Amino acid sequence: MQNKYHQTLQNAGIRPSLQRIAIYAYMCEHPVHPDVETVYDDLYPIYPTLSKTTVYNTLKLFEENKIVRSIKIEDDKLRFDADMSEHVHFKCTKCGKIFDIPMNQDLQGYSLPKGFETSKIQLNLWGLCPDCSQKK
Amino acid sequence: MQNKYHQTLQNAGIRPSLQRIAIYAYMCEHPVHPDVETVYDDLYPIYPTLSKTTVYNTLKLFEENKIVRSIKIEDDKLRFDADMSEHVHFKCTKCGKIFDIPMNQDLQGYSLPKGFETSKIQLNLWGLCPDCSQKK
DNA sequence: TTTAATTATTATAATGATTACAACTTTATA
DNA sequence: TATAAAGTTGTAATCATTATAATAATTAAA
Repeated sequence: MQNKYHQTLQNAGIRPSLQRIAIYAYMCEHPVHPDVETVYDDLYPIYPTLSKTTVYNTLKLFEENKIVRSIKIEDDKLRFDADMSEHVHFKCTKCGKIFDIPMNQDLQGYSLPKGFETSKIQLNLWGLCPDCSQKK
Repeated sequence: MQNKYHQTLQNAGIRPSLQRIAIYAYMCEHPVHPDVETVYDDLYPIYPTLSKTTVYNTLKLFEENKIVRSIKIEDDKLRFDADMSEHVHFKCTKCGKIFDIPMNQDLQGYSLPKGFETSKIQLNLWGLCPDCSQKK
């Protein structure tokens, strides 16, 4: 039996190479919105021929095929998230971590002036996460 | 009488140099969220000694003193906005322009899991502006 | 008002994330 | 197997932004 990551790639129409499976598995098993460098640094010891370009290419391919999304919060680095469910991102201003927050409000209904047609909405939140707000 | 831009700078605790007044006036008279390069290119013919570093420094200073805000929508360049009223930004995916949309929903009330404390909220919208959706 | 100190401006160089490119390797197809 | 297509890799290029250091202008002190 092929593993489930392999399967997800095939279902998305992505040929499941060794590197692609490794990167997708990593994303699923590290749901902390890693950036390219983190993915590369963590996988490089296991796959010593891996190149950073491949990580860039692969994550972009995943995004195009909608099995990961990219997150760019202001001047932060580009990060990636394999959780495709509807949620918003909360960035802790103290520890820098990004948290997934369930979407509990109908933002689609955000009313716009006449003539505007919305196709994408992004809500970003900043503040203190539970850990950091305790230590305050 | 000193002009109103001069006055705004002084009220914000910013020493109103020639360059600072020119840049702040430009921002107020061009409410189209220009980036650093645009500000520089437009002012350079009038102030031939102006440097791009000054534009960067000055806009950062303005932001620190809360008379302009910066806008960074994903991988777009850093842009600036002298309109400090509460509003969200709509980026047209066709023409690239950024529009101000009044804030008509209580996003502050966006309910978070226990322990999170929000200090900043940013809602970005993408889609077609009235002009571009007509021409579709 | 001169002199010294502070602040502002400027040009150039450095940084760093991302992309472009071209060579090489692997996989699929004829 | 031979040939084509797709994937991977390392290096170089790009480009917005920041850092640095020198110069200029302004303010404060003597």
